[in-house]
Amino acid sequence: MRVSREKAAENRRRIVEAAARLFRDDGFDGVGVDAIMKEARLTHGGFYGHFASKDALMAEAMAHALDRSTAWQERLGSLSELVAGYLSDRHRADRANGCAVAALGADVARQSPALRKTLTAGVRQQIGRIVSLLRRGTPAARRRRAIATYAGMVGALTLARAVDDPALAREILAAARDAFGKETS
Amino acid sequence: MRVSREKAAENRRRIVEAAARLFRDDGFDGVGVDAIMKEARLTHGGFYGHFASKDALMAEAMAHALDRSTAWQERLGSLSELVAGYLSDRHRADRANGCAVAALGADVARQSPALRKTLTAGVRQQIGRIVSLLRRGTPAARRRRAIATYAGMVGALTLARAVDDPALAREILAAARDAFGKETS
DNA sequence: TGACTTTGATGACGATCGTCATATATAATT
DNA sequence: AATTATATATGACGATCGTCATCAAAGTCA
Repeated sequence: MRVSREKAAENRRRIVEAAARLFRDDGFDGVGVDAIMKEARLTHGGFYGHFASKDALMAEAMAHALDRSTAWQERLGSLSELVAGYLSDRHRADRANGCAVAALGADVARQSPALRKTLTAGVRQQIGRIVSLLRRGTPAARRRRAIATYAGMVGALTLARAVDDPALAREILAAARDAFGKETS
Repeated sequence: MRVSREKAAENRRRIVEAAARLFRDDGFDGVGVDAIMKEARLTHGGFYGHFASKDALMAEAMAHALDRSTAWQERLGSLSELVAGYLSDRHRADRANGCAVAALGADVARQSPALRKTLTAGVRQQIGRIVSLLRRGTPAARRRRAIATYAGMVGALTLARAVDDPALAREILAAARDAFGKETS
């Protein structure tokens, strides 16, 4: 049955949000269209009225997740705050609502050009944000340092999530906070 | 038809090696049993004579890939050599034969306990190797620094592979080499 | 040599995948 | 109020997935 235009737009939004969460949790290949539609409280058939393909939804869900990350980042006023939040145990445990680059970065390399382009823009944005939080050094040196810091954050989160020993996970996060959370190193 | 014991053992080895390559290239969910068997020049039916399940092969292929990484690491005698090799453009482009943690780390978090245990051992090994290449500082400080260095390596490689701009990929690798390749920072 | 064992090939199974045609119900429009 | 437009539900399609039963071929061993 038909629903109102506003309701349809809200349904579409719910699909994107559900997909953004499920993709980060289970991977692009780990979740099907039917599971996404069920999470959005719809039936699977209506999907192709909103999106041309699963690929199209993947790109849109990635963009949505990156936007939320950007908004979260901009609420924090210092490098140490940013690093502490990113490398927190909370973020490690909540992959569904966390950084899409850490959750899906390795998979993105094998996805559509549109999706890779979206992620690239997100990476540039996050690097730029870290640059703006660094005060010491020449612009070139600050950019190099921002890139290394971002890489360390993504890698530490990935490692902490991958290992099966909680103590090692905590040690990884703590070591990375120590190394990347202060401007002087 | 039956083949000799040696030939059967070699076939099994070929399956593991093909799987290790294909899994790193296309992800655990991106390659099926039939594709692995075809890559090993066998038909798909014989698979379950060698392995109990695809999961079992995944764990064995991961262990194989990590062993090869360890062997590669141990040929290098300094931190700067290790970092330069890991963060080379060659390694970025050749995911099929490169670091399994960078290629599959994010996926491992959703796989079987056995696979996660295997990867955890590999992570410990690689951290230990980096510790042994650091000369400055107390043991605790060296370990913290080794963990941060390893996280930076994995993250930088993941980012460089994910972005669609070759210039940005090179910049990421160069910045990470600069930050993590020297013992003093 | 002959009996036994085991490897790999063939083919099929149930399940799940992405996708779409169709039907229906209701909002939007006249 | 009548008509049109469209969002969602139902159900099915071909393809592919992991898995396994079966069989033929050939190595192993008495």
